[in-house]
Amino acid sequence: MAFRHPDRDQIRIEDVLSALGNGVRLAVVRILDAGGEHNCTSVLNTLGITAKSTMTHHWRVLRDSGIIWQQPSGRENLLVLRRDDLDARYPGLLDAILSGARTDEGHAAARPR
Amino acid sequence: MAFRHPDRDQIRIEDVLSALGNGVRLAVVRILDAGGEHNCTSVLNTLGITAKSTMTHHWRVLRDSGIIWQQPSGRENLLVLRRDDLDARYPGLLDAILSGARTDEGHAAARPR
DNA sequence: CCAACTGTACCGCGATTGTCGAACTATCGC
DNA sequence: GCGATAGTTCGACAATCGCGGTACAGTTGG
Repeated sequence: MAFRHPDRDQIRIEDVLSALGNGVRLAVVRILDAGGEHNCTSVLNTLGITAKSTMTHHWRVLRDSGIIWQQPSGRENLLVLRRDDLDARYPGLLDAILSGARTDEGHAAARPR
Repeated sequence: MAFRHPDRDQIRIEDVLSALGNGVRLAVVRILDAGGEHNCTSVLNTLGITAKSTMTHHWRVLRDSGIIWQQPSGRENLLVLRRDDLDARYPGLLDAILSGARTDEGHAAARPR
């Protein structure tokens, strides 16, 4: 299949922010950041049930905005966080977001929205 | 009028990111960060022409996500970046985003999208 | 080869978003 | 009070989003 990924210098912060301004995608990034090998279904399972076609949509958004690599390998797609590219282009951004997500989880988890 | 602003600990990073995942709102934050007193029309003028009702929408998004204070003062609304609250809750986030926006502006301005 | 498995493509749906114009409210200066 | 000014509210609109279902394509193990 071979997906189109933006080069490092084609990444735009606006796209990154709007991609991560979504709970599901932010959760995906947190999972990928935690390390380990991941394919689509493994993330999908960690998140609880979500339709595969829905996740395909989220993969595309994350991929197009330059946040993840998605590499076909056999019948799976390996998912990798583009931490080096993001850190190089936007130093401190990813760490701030990830630790921010942890902050929210900590003391603002249960609110009526 | 008196607008409803979220408390510092009610701010959610997901809202902040999706609020700033928009060029107009990101530009607004950059303007506010540059310092000085701002009301709605002054920002609107700096941005070039945009309908006032459109900006009212953006003010609400920025306000609801906890990024700005909007304080009625006479017949104007003073706009202030909530830098202290954002820095307290998400250390480094705002700086990373602002300098990231500067990065994008620098060497990725002209691309077909 | 064939069945199971991994994931995408495509279509449709309701909800949200970004934009604007028009009408309205509130305040200021005279 | 009157006109100008600042900004909101409301309604409309096209575009996009998030989600799921169904169908399809490539890979693997027996």
